[in-house]
Amino acid sequence: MQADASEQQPAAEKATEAPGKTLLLEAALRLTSTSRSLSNLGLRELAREAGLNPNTFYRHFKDVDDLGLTVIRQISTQLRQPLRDLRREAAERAVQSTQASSPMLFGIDLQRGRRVCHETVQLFFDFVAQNPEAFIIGVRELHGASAVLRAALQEVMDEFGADMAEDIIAFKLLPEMVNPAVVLQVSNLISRNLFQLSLDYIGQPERQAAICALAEEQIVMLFTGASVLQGLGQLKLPVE
Amino acid sequence: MQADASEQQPAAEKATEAPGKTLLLEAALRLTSTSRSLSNLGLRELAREAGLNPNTFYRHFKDVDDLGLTVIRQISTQLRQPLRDLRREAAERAVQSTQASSPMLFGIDLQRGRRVCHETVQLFFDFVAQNPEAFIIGVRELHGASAVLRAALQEVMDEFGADMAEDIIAFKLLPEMVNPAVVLQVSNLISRNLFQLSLDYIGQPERQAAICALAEEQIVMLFTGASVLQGLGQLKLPVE
DNA sequence: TACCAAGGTAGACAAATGTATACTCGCCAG
DNA sequence: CTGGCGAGTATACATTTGTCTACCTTGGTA
Repeated sequence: MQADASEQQPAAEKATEAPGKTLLLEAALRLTSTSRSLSNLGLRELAREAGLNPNTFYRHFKDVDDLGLTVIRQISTQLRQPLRDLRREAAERAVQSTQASSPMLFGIDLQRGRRVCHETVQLFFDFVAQNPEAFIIGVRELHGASAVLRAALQEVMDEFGADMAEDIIAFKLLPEMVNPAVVLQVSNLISRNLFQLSLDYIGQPERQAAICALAEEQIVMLFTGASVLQGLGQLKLPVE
Repeated sequence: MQADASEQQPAAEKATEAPGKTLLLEAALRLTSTSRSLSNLGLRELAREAGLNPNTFYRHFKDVDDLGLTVIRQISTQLRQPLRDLRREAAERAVQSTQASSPMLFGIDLQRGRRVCHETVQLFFDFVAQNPEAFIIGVRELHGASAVLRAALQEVMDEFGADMAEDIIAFKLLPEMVNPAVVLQVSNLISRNLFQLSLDYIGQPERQAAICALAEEQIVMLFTGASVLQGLGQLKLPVE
């Protein structure tokens, strides 16, 4: 319960992890993103892929679920902050190139919205292409067979959605009259959807441009719909 | 290659299936919707659950993937037509109770749209509650580890989306100026999303009302967004 | 009647899996 | 120098899995 500094590395990357542990985690990424699903990786298969003795697994993990949770945590930290940064970058880039006059519609600036959206989606999918395994595992395990992993990933997804909602409000991408709860709802929907699309993006390289465009259109539609309905007082708040 | 009437039952329900085959398929539904995922069901585990000898499996299926495909086909026919019927019913019910004046907005009749949407969503989730396993398996395997099953389910989902688009056009739920391709795109998004929500609906009985409301709002938002943008000539067509 | 194929069972086998106990090696503290 | 500890290995064993071959039962048909 005391210091325990060697075990509980405070916020380091993972440089000083045992090599075996890292190897196992990497092996899990490799296997899961191709053939198997995290939920039912054999621990022997895992060790084989990592080039280690089966028992080494026990030195670092209790279960296969334990390893699964570790992978998910790793993915979460691997994606969360970068995604935020990327959104910031997109917003700034888009704002920077904003011309003078832009027609307003129900309090939403369509030109600017579209630009931000375009930039964000672009950066998002670039990021997907750089971390394919993370997204594959994320989506797969989100609906997978293991209840534990599902719950964990659900939480992660909620965080992503909340981040996005926060940014939307901060960058005033939706008219201020739109209720925060509605923003959150829209954000959740969009982020769920983007994750799904990311799998298509990875799996169908020939359609990447189309997928980007699709994502953009869907987001713009949602934003527009939310703004218009809110403007008309036609939006029911999500009931608790 | 000839008649072969006993094997290739033309369009019968499945009454004259070998009892063992039916038992195995049912067992697969039971196991998959709780613990396991279709992709990696053990064939012995399967037989055990069905109360049969392991070898009986081979009488009816070649692989586990083979069984998986059969399950998916079964699910598809189990859901597709009922879902269409349900949509027709909802549309008629809603149209029937339409009052005289309803304010139009960009060519969309908000009141009526909302009513149809409400009815449809209601019926949809009732249907989900009656066939939980089918939806669980559908969503799970759609992103699962087996490429074959994934592809098969993707196809099924596309069919659902296309059905929905067709109905939307037939019932004039979106203004006629909205491009069919856009309708299809919106339909796909909605049906994907409804399937995801169905899992929440099954898994969180205490939030069922909230989930219904959420689905409704999202659909209305999308419809509104699509109509408005199309009305403004701001919709880019999905590139091929 | 005899036959035969479909559906189901029994028993056996090699291979793979999860797990337990016991061994080795390098490192740092005392 | 030595003792302990973290990390990795070796070996072993009961269980479980996929699959093979052979047998039994039933209903229809020649």
